[in-house]
Amino acid sequence: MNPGSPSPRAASDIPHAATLQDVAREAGVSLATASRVLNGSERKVAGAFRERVERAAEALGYTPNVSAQATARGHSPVIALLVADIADPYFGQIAAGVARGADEHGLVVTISITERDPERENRILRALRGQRPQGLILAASRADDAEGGSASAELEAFERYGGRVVAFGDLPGDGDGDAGVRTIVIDNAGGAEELGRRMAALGYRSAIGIGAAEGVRTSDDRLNGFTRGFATGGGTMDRIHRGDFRRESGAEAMAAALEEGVEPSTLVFGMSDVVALGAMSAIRAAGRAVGADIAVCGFDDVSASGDVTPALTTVRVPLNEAGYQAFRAIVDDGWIQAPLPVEVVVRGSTPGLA
Amino acid sequence: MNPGSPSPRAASDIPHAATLQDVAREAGVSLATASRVLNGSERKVAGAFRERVERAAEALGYTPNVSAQATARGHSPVIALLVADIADPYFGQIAAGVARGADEHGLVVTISITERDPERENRILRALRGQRPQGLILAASRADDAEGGSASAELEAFERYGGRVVAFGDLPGDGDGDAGVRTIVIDNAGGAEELGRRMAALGYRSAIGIGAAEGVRTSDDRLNGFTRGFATGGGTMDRIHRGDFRRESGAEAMAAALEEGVEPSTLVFGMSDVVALGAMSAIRAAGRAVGADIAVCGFDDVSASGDVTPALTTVRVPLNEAGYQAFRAIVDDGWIQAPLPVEVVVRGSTPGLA
DNA sequence: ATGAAAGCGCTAACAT
DNA sequence: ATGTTAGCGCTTTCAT
Repeated sequence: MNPGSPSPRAASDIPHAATLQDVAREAGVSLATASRVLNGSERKVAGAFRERVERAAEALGYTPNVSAQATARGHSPVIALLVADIADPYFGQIAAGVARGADEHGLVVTISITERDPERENRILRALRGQRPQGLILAASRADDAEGGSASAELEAFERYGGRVVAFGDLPGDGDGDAGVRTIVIDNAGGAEELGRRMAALGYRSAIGIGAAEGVRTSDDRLNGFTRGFATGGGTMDRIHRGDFRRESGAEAMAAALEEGVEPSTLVFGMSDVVALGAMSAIRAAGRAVGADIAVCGFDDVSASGDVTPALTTVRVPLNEAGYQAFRAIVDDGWIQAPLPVEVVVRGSTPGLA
Repeated sequence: MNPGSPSPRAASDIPHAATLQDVAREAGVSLATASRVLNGSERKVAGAFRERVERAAEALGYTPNVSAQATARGHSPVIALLVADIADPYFGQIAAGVARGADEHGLVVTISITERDPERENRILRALRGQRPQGLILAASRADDAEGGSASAELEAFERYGGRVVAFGDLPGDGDGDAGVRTIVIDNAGGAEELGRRMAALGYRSAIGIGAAEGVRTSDDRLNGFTRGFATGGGTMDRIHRGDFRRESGAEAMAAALEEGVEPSTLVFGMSDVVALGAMSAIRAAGRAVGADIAVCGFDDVSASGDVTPALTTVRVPLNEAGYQAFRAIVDDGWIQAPLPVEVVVRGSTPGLA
């Protein structure tokens, strides 16, 4: 139907919600007084008035109109979260952490889905600016440079008017103007390196990597880190199959790898658990076994990883905490990132080689 | 210092974002004209003016201030979604569906977490009303009556001013005023009943149920439906262990059941996959095997269910679609629910008994 | 077709 | 301590 949206309902017989005016009148005080007791900053109103206002508000079922407050104040109590896919457990955990923090501060979080489409992301970014949110959290992993240009411009605009931007992933491009962007850095390279070392120690010598397209930082860092650590122990990364972050992508990449032939005792490293889980299903679908035959490990430690059999070896990342920190990075002025400990968790999918 | 805004940042050197005024001035037209071309309803402005305004907007990087539009229009372009826990895949899928729809209509979705705490839910509901959202989607499963009173009042208030409320689950309490609430009904009882029948046909005769507290509709419906169908085939539900919707709760309930003793070939029905997954891990932790020894089935078919080994038998619910429908229920005036087909999916966790 | 001006509900100087 | 009164940025009659 038509844009701009005529009100949802009939529009005529809608009893307007009680306004501050209504409350003030009902309580027999001025608008200002009502505002002060209901929303203003603490002590200032005499007990008698205060009580009358409160009673009136209660009686009328008054709720402050957030939009009006926002236009008057110049900023709204919202934190905008950008994720690639909210159904993905990785983002789900992060979102939960952000929501937890926002809630403590009475802020509301809006969430937008980029579907990993850079163009879409830019559109969203622009629209989001219109919300004049307190802050913006970019959790959607992107290829940093591909579209850095226009996104960067959008972000700058964002900060220019006072909004705070925090991004997941690595430090922003080399001083290209994103100076104000705070980043939640997860030690992808370090965790993966340690994982590689541990896998080599377990006896593995040959690995296949499954990652996203080149240029996607998270993927690259994990793949490189793993390769480095694995090499330290004498292992070599034979080949890398690329796709994206979806489970099906992991399954497809693994199927392709299997097609080319995969020797027993080979280790498959999926750049994320979701992808590794997909790979596991492809291995089974091909009639091979996960573990003794083909070993698999991932990264993130989403909850499903502990449920599969054999359970998935991975690197635990405190995602919920990371989300919470992203929130703090927005509201705390002197924020400095607290380290997010990543930890290798060895499970059944990578049995020790005799 | 400037009025109306001690903004989050330094406050002094913040270049205000371009306003409609700025654009109008820059384009040499009136505020009204600028408004019309930038946001107003279609054709009305002469091509020449229209172009100048567009160019000016572009040059200034203008983005409409959503809050201001909302106060002027009387309603904001937001859909508020209430879930118990966004990290739970059940809600994650629903949220994805809602987001998909909202996005198509240029609406933003805000999400709030109830943590399954009724009191918290009421607080949130009240705050949400202040956002004057277009609609409200209640996906957090609640015990319908426990706190129906105050929640109901809140919802009524919500609708009174023109907001649409849609709830997941069953028809609202018996005509208690929730008349306007649209519901997305998922055939929990029917799906569970069919599942029970199928399980009996597989040869199972004795089952243990794991559910939430009595009074929680979703749980009750599934448990009852299953029991009914299972009985049809000659099976009996021996006992029910209660907890909540969390994975750990499922594990605890299962541990308790194991403590009391569980005969081989018993079937465990978890009211949700997440709970069933928790039960599976408890079974393994106790040194028993899932499948041939103790069979397990769940409900929802979240993605992890297909990944575990043995894969979990369950009832597939089109959650993403359900979320999308919830969205449609808010924006479509003559909305009527399209059926959401549930389907039993038998997998390895419930092998046929010889 | 365009512009002037009156709100929308609320906040925050600025008086008193 | 309370009330007055400008705004906030935008939409929308109502004239012209």
